[in-house]
Amino acid sequence: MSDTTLKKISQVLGISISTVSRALKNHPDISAITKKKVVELADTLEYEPNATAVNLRTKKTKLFGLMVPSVTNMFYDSFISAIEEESRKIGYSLLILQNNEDPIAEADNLKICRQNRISGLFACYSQEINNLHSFDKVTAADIPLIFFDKVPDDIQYNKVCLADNDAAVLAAEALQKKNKKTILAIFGNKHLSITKRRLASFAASFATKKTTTIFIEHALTSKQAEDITLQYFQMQNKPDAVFCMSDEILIGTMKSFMRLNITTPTDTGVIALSDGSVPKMYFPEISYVETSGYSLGKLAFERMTACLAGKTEPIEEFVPSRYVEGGSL
Amino acid sequence: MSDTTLKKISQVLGISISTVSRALKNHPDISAITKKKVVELADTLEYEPNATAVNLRTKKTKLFGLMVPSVTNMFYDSFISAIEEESRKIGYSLLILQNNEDPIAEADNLKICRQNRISGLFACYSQEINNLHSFDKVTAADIPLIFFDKVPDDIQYNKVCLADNDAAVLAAEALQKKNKKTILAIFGNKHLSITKRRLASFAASFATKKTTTIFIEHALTSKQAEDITLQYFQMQNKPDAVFCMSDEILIGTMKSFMRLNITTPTDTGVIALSDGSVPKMYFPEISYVETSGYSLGKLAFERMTACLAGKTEPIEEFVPSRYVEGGSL
DNA sequence: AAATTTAATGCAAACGATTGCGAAAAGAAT
DNA sequence: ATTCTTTTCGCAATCGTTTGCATTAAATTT
Repeated sequence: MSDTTLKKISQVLGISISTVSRALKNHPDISAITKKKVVELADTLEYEPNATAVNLRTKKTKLFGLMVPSVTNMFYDSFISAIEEESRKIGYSLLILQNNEDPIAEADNLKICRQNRISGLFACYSQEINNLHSFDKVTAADIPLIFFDKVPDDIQYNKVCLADNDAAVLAAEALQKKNKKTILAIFGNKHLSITKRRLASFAASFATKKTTTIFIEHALTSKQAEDITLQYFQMQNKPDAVFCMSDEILIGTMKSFMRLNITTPTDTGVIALSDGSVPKMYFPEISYVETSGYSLGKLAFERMTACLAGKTEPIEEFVPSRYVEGGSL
Repeated sequence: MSDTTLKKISQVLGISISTVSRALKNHPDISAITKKKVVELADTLEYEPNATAVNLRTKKTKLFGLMVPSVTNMFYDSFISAIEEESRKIGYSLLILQNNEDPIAEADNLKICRQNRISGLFACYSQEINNLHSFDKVTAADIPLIFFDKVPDDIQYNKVCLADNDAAVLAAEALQKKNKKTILAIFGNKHLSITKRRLASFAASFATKKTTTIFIEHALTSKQAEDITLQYFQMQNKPDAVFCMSDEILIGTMKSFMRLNITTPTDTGVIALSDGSVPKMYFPEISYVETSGYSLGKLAFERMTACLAGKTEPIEEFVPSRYVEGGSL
């Protein structure tokens, strides 16, 4: 039974609760023989400290909150996976919350976080939601907050992001190196800052290249990307390369290629921004600029431990990008 | 600040803690005017009940544990998503744990669950790990335990699974209806009971069909499935259909098809067991028998609430399968 | 042997909420 | 006016730990 308490052990042994407590944490005040007796009894009684009691007494928990728009997303999954791994290493657990971009769900989730007195929070910020006030309540309670991936503009927050600018530039350079002249570039929701950054850098890279034609499009879903691709490749003047800002978009584009029986890189080139799992599903594998959720998770966690250690001035950090050559360009 | 406590409110108002407590939960003993005063002050002071204190006092938590091999898996993701949704509806939160099929990590995770006094646990069982003793400690602590997807054989546990037998049969029937004669059937790890069930049912469906040739293969990874497919489709006598037991296998098979420039359904047919997201990535979309992690999550949650309500005799339940027609067969 | 140090343990007050029970005040019934 | 209800509230114990401080016993010093 897990209803063994310090009290029960102390009663059986005829000693005080405090002695039992100290014996179990190997306090120098306690004699070796007492320790031995206590540890042994605790063992046979399968004693397990009551975390809620410990938390109450110590006023801290070994719990991190982690809020994402949705867990059914490969990028966030790998992020979660990284955080989970690291958390367990230092004896922390993870409270996972998803908000589905819903302001009410988000507020609820943050309330849960505060009520559970989590020791730190990793969160994605949706500009659509835009109620930083709930987040401020969290920080007001001295709970370290790390925004990741989608982050607010304010400098008062800790932020870890992908190096979106670099990533877009790397992709643009790869396209230029292959001498692509007519490029269909499909981006995501144009209202997201992540899209803006990627788009701006991408476009800037081609600013001096007057001979290149770039068609900028936006797709909110995989299906939309599919339709856009379909449309462009049914025209006379087909693009000789497609840039896909995300896995979702890549999936749509590739679906249209299969429909039109277009093969890469012979018929046209493709390059994507991705964490890599989707590009590897195709043959030839898609060339991509890595935007690794896993790396981002590791970085976010580093930042969290720094905060826990007292280094609390908010900073913004980036995960570097790298170009991974597939065979699609 | 979230350091507002009942005590602080009681002091400001000059009333007792218990009155404040009761006022906030609308206890009939408390007068309307007192309630109003308390609620208002609690509001301006942004009072939020300390969950750890409540948990300690009430000896229960609003916390479910959820352990999976890995969160970077589309099937488990949708399962998690379903559980998260339902949990939040009833005010519960989710402790997410992954064990990476590692016995030590699993034991650690279960210890965390017990120490945190979770109110219920959803877990996947890995036969490779096979230490039900840790799980028994959980149930011994009166924590409802629901195994899902991969479940132990013992009847003493609550289990929710996919109707693997039905699913395999549905797939077999679809293949027969299309009059396929030479079928490559790729299954997963042959030591898993889930594989055994699917394989047995699939094979049994063809027992009477003497004119059909079935090649049974096993692949542990996407890459292996890719190689197997490659091998079979470079032979003289190519299969006229491929059955893929999982998304992973389907991905490998499709990659080989792209390499060999094989199109479905013209060159060969494909059918898979999947939750649907991967099949929809291809054109034409792959026909599949649905094994929905989301539905499984909903079912598991139903079972959990039943347990919480006292219906604790362990039972085994199944999520029905259905055939989703794509264009690949 | 007396005084002092050291080692080993216990007391009791927290942490913040919940709740059974008793008490005071107010109202109703006799 | 007295008794009996009813309303409204407070006391105090409790959940299981942690921890500063006191206490006792044992060991050491003078």
